[in-house]
Amino acid sequence: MNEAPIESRTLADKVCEQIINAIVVGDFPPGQKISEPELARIYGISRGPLREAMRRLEALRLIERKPHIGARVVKLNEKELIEIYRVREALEGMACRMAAEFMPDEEIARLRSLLDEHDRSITQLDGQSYFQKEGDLDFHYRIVQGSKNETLLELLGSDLYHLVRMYRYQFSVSSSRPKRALKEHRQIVDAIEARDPELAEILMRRHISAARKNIEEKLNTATDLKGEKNG
Amino acid sequence: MNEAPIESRTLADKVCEQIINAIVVGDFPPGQKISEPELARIYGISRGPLREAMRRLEALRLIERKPHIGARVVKLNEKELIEIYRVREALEGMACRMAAEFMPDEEIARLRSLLDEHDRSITQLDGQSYFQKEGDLDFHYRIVQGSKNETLLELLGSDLYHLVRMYRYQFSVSSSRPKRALKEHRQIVDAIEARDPELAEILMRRHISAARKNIEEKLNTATDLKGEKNG
DNA sequence: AGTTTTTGGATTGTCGACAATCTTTATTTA
DNA sequence: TAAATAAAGATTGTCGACAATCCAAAAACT
Repeated sequence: MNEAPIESRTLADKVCEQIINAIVVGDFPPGQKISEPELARIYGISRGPLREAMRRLEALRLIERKPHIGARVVKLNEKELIEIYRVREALEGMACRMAAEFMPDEEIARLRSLLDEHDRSITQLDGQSYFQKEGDLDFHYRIVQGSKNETLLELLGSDLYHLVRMYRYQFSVSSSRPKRALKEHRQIVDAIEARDPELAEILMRRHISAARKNIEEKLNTATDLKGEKNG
Repeated sequence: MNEAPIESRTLADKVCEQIINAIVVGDFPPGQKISEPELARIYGISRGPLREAMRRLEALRLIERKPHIGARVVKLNEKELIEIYRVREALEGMACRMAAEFMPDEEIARLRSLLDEHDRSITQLDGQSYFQKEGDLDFHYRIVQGSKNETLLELLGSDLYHLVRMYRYQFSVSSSRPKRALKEHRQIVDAIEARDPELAEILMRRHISAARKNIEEKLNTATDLKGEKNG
């Protein structure tokens, strides 16, 4: 007979989770030095498990370590942000294609009702913030789940997920066109429901590509303004 | 004035590299238990750095750790092999598209001469083995480099690279049609040289997709045979 | 004064030991 | 004899301390 779920997570795992969130939401600002003794003291653990947690953070690309020098929270730059969008376009495009093949009908139905929720959120101004920050990720995550490709899920859902969240928080990357985005989301679900892999992939790639171009445009105008100030 | 390059790699890094190779070529067979004290003794280091190395191996998906139980070399299965091909199709397709945009002419020229080398290797029987195992990866790796997308390069070149190598060694995944593969490689370089991103991506995706289908076919006939034996 | 050298402090890398947990073997019991 | 229980052994997780390296401030020199 099974007991209550065993709390066998290790100290390093628990602390790692806490630090991830602290970094993503900006409690540890980008570029800040991560001092091992200090963090160990803060979280009330020894340096051993803390170092293991930091190795994991390094794998997630949330911190950068240099031997004998130390670790710093990654500095987000526009170049990498654009690069990540390219990766997402490729991977989520493939995920969407596979979701059109393998996602169970019932999951598709739940995905539809999620979009209805988003619809309601958008009409309310106070819900907008949540939608733009986390709700959108929900949608994308579910499609990756629907692909039934564990490797894809791990790459996008575990490795890149936190980095994407971090960029959203720090750069205030919001779709800036929630109604438009929602419409595109509905088209994507339509293609999945129609079991049209080709179309599903194209639509998802366009959706992400449009977001990337939108950001590139914003960044370019910002750079132009800065250039004019100096020139 | 700069001294000779500083050997500041940490013990964990060096040992990590050794273990990676040992796992990939099969010195530590899949499924084998990784004992911390034993490996520490083998490599002549303490458990501290070894554990850091293992964390890194875990991030590379070469070993699987369970709390309080231990680590094992990953067991390769056909399902994951197919999944990885899907991921490669998506990511390398995108990389190839971007290579057609951003790869410098001189790098393209070097890529061509690499293919000439491969041509010579194929005509000799003794060179065939190397080409199928590592030479093919060279080609794909250079294209990813040509994309000038650091994130793509890290995902494919650092994270997935060793896993792909491991599958090649253990499953003897060889293109089984080296001449055909070389022809496809040439077509891809042609598209890149012509600065045709659309075509470059399509060709690369087809190339990888064909390899995947080829493997799926082989696996299916193998499964059928096994099924007939039992049924 | 400005630049180089040196010295002190702090941080990271490494090690060995102890505690908590799991696995296996030995023992007991039905 | 087989199943359940208990004890022994081994392994992993955690901790504190020492050594090697790096960074910064103070001292010496031009």
